[in-house]
Amino acid sequence: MTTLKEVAKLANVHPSVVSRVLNKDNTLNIKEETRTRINEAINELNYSPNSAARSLKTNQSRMIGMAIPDFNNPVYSSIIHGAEDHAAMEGYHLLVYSMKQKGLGKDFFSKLLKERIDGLLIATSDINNKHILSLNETKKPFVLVNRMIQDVENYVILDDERGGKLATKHLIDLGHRHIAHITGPLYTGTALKRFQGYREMLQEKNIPFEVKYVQESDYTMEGGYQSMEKLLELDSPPTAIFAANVMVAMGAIKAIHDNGFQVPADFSVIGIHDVFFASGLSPSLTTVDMPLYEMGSRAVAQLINAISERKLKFPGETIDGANLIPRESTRSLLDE
Amino acid sequence: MTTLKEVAKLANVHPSVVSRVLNKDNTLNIKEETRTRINEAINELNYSPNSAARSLKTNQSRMIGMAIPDFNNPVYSSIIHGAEDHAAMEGYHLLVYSMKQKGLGKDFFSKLLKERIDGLLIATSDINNKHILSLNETKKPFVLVNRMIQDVENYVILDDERGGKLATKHLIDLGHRHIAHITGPLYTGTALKRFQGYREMLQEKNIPFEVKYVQESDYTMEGGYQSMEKLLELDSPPTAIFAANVMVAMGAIKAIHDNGFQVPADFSVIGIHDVFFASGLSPSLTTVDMPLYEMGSRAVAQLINAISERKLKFPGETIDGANLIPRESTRSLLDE
DNA sequence: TATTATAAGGAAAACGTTTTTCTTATATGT
DNA sequence: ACATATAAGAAAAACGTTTTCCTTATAATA
Repeated sequence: MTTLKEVAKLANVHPSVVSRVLNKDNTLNIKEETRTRINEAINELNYSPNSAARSLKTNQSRMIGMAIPDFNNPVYSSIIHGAEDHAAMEGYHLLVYSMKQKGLGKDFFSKLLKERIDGLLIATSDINNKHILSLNETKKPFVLVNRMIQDVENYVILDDERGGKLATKHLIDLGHRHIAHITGPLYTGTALKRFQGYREMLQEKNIPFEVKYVQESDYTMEGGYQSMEKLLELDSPPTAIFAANVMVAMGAIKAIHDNGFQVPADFSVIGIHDVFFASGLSPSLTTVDMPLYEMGSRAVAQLINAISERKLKFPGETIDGANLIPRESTRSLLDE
Repeated sequence: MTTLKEVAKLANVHPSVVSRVLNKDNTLNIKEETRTRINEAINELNYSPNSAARSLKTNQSRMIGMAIPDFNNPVYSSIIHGAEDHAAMEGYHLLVYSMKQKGLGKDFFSKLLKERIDGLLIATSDINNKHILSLNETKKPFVLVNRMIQDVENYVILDDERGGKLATKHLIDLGHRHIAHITGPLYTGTALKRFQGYREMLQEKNIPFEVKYVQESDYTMEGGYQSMEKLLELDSPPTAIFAANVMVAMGAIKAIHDNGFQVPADFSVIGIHDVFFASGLSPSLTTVDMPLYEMGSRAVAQLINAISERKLKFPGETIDGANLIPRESTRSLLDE
C-alpha cells in the first residue's frame, strides 16, 4: 500500500504539499510544475488515499446511512436507487439497513452516527418518534424520507395528494361515477394524502363522496384482497377501484377474479407507484408513477448539503411530479 | 465525543488497558476489579470507539462491498437481505453498489478494496472476467455469488439443476407430456443448469426431449412474451411451460392471455424463484423457491472467514435446497 | 534468602492523513 | 537600497486507536 509520504518522496516535496494537491486546496499556492510532478507520482505509484486516516483527521467518513423497512419492497428499491446514484455522484457511500425482523437495538443508529456515518436517511416508520428525536443529540444531520413527524422539518416527501387526485381523475375521465378507494393505513401521511386527493377530485368533479366506498387497509396484498371482498358485498358495488398502492391493487384484482369477475371488464383498478412489474401483470396495471427515484436523490442532496454546511436543519421539501401510466386494468365506460 | 483516553483517566488506568478490555484481549491479564471499573467508566461516558482510528491502526474496516446488477430485482433483494443479516450478526456493515447504468470506472472496486472495504461480494455479471481477476492484486478476498468464472474457486451458488428438475417434475407429475422450457441466456451458469435439470428430468421420466419446445430467452418479461408467442405458433404447442424465472413466466402468461388463452386452463406455467409477489399474481404463480437468502448469508460467512483467516481462496460452495410452491398457474391433466 | 516466574499494568511508537504555523526566497513599492 | 508583501513550500503536531515492549510488585521455587 503506497502512502502519501512515498508520493511526496518521489515527487521530491513535503507530504503536506501532496495533501494540498489531493484536496485541491486553493488557499495555498503551488507551482503548476510541482503540481503536475506530484500528479505524475500519484499515477506512477497508483496511490489512493487511506480513507481511515482521512476520516480520523477530518472527522468525516463520507458515508451515509439509510434505514428502510424491507429490501423486498420495490418502492424502497427505487428510493435507494436514487439515493445511491446521487451519493456516488458526490463521492459518498451508502450503507443501507433493513429494519425487517432485526433487533437493531435502540441506539443502533445513534451509535452508527457517532462512529461511522456522516448522516442518516430515515425511510421507514419502524423507528419511533422519540427515538428519532433522540438522534438530535448526535449533532449529525438526518433526513426523513417519505415520512413526516412533528417538530422535524428535515423531510423529503412526495406530492401524494396529487397522486390521489390523478388516479381518481383518470377513473372519472373514463366515465366511472362509483369509485371506491382502498386506502393505506390512515395514520401514515402518504395514505392520508392519497385519500385527501381522492376526496378533493370527487368534489371538484361534483361526484358525491360515499363512505361505503372507502375501505381502510394496510398497503398489503392480503389487506387489498379483504377490502375488495367487502366492496363486492355492497348492494351497489363500485365500478372502479383506486388502490392506495400496487400491492393493494394486486390483492383487489385477485379478489375480483376469485369472485368470478374480470378486470377491467367488470371493475377498473388503478394503483399508486409504477413498480417494475406493473406492466407484466395480467392485465397490466394502470398506475400513477411517483418520483421515487428523485425523492431518494433529493434526500441525499439535502443531507450532503446539511453535512457540508454543518446545519442540522433545513426546510422540508416536496418533490413534484406524478404521472398517469394508463394500461389494461382500467377501461372506459363511455364508448359503450 | 469521548475518547478512550478520557475513559482511561476516569477509570484511573493507562489507555492501553482500556483498549485491551475493549478488544477482549485475553493474552494480557487484567484484574476483574479494574475491568469492571473500566466498563463502568465506558458506560458513564457513553463511550464508543472511533472506528476510523481503529481502521487506521488495524487496517480493517469491518465493511463489505457488494455489487449487484439492479436494486429493482427481487432476486437480488433476497440475496442482499441474507447478506446484510449475516454481516450485521458478525459486526460487519454492507455497502451495496448497483451496476445499473452507472459508469463505475474500471477500477472502482479495486480502489474500494484498497481504501475502504475488507472484501467484496460480486453478485452481478456486469463486471467482466478480466476485471474480476485483476482484483487479485488487491490481496483482499472476494466471493462470486450466483455466478462462476474460470479459475476462480471462491463462489457460492445454488443448485439450479435441482431447481430445473423440480419444476419439470411437477409438470410431469400433473400429467403434462409436452413441456416447453423458456430458458435464460445460456451463457449464464444458472440458465444452463436449469436447462440441464429440465433435460435430465425428461429423460428420467422417459419423455422425449424436443428441440422445438426449447426457446432461449433472456430472463426478461419481453423475452418471455416473445418466446411464448413462438411456442404458440407451433403445430402442436406444449401444454405446460417451465419458465427460467418469474419475469419470463409473467411475460409468457401475458402472451398466453393476449392470444386468447387461459392459465392454467389452456397452459400451465411454472417459474423459478418465489419472489414476494408470486402469490399476488392472477393466477397466482407456481414457483420453485430457491434459497437466495441463505446464499447471501453463506457468501458473507465465507467472505468474513476469508478475511479473518487472511486466506484469499476457499473451496466453492453450493447451497442445497429448492422447494416447489404449487399455486394456481399449474393444473393437473389427470383428473379429467 | 536468593532466584525466577507471573500477574497487572504503564510507556511509547505507530498507523496515514490534514492543517496550522513557520521559513525562505523572490517580487513589489517607494 | 530598504522595508514590506507575497508566493511556494517545509515542519510538526494532531486525530484516537492498537500493540509491542517495559516495569514493578508479588508469588512461587530452590
